[in-house]
Amino acid sequence: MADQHELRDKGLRLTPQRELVLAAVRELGHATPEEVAEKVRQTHPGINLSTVYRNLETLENVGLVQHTHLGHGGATYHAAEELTHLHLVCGKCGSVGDAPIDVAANFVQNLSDDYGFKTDVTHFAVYGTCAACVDK
Amino acid sequence: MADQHELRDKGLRLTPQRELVLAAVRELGHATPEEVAEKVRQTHPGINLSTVYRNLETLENVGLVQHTHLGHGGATYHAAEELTHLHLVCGKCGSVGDAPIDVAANFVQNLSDDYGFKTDVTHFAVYGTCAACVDK
DNA sequence: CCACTTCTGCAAATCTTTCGCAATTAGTAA
DNA sequence: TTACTAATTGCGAAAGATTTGCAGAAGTGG
Repeated sequence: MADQHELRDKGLRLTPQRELVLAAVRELGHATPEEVAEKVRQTHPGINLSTVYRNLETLENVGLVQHTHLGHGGATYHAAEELTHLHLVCGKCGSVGDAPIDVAANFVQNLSDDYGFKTDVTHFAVYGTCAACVDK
Repeated sequence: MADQHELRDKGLRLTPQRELVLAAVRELGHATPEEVAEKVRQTHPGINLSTVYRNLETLENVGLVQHTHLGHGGATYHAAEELTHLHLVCGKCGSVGDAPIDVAANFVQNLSDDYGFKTDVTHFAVYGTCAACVDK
C-alpha cells in the first residue's frame, strides 16, 4: 500500500485506526469527523472520537486527506485523490453538489492576475441555490 | 429610520440593543458575534452575548445583515448594504481581502448555465494564498 | 395609560474540538 | 525473536462557541 510511504517517511505509524479512518474517508466521499467515526465503528466499535480527529489531522498533514468548509460549523473531509471538484452547497435544501474545477478556471485566473491571490480551488465551497430548489 | 419598517412589519421590535447591534455591524464591516458584542459594550456595557447572537439572527432573517463563513468555526457578519465584495481568505496569514464581485461574474454565469446553480456571491469565501504570502 | 407579546439578562445546557496522561503498540535494530 | 523508543490510543476533562429555558423588563398598538 503506497500510503505507508507517505506516513512512514515522516516518522508516522500505520495503525489499524489510522487505516480505518483513511478507508472511511475514501468510502464516504464527503464526511464530517463524526460521520467518519460512525463509519469506522462499524468494524472497530471501540474507536475513540479523539482518535478520529487526530488521525484526520495527521492524514491531512501528510496530504492523503483534505478538509473543506461547507458552511455551518463542521469541516468535512475528503480523500486527496477525490478533490477534483468544487462543492456547490445549496442553502435551501442543504445538498452538496459537485462541479469540475474547470468551471472556475477563469475565475481563478482573474484573481491571480488582478490580486496576486492564488486560489486553492479544492478548499472552497460555493454557496447558492441548486437547480432543484430554483425550480420550486 | 427605514430599518424600523423592516422590523415592525414582521412584528419585531426596535430595541436599543437591536439598534446597537446593527450599528456595530455597520461600523465594523466584518465581525464575529464576539466582536460585535465588544463593540456594543463600548456604549452599552451590560449587553449580553446571547442578545447579540439572537439579534444577529433576527436581523439576518429580516435581511439587514448577512453572515459569511471564512473558514474556521465562527461566522462573520456584514451589513447587507456592504455585501458588494468577495472575501479572499489567506490560509497562511489568515488575512481577509476583498475583491469586487465582478471578478466572479464569469464563474457565476458558468455555474448557472452548466448546472442551473444560482450562486449567492455574497455568501461565499474564497480560500487560497494572498499576494504577500505568495512572495515569501 | 393598558394589555399583550416580544426582548433581555442570566445561568445552565449543548455541541464540537482539543488536551493531558498513562497504558499500548508499531517500527527498528540487534 | 526480543528488547527498546517514540508514536498512538482511550478516556476523561477542558475549552470555546452557540443555544435554550425562564422570569422579569420593556416596546407597541389601541
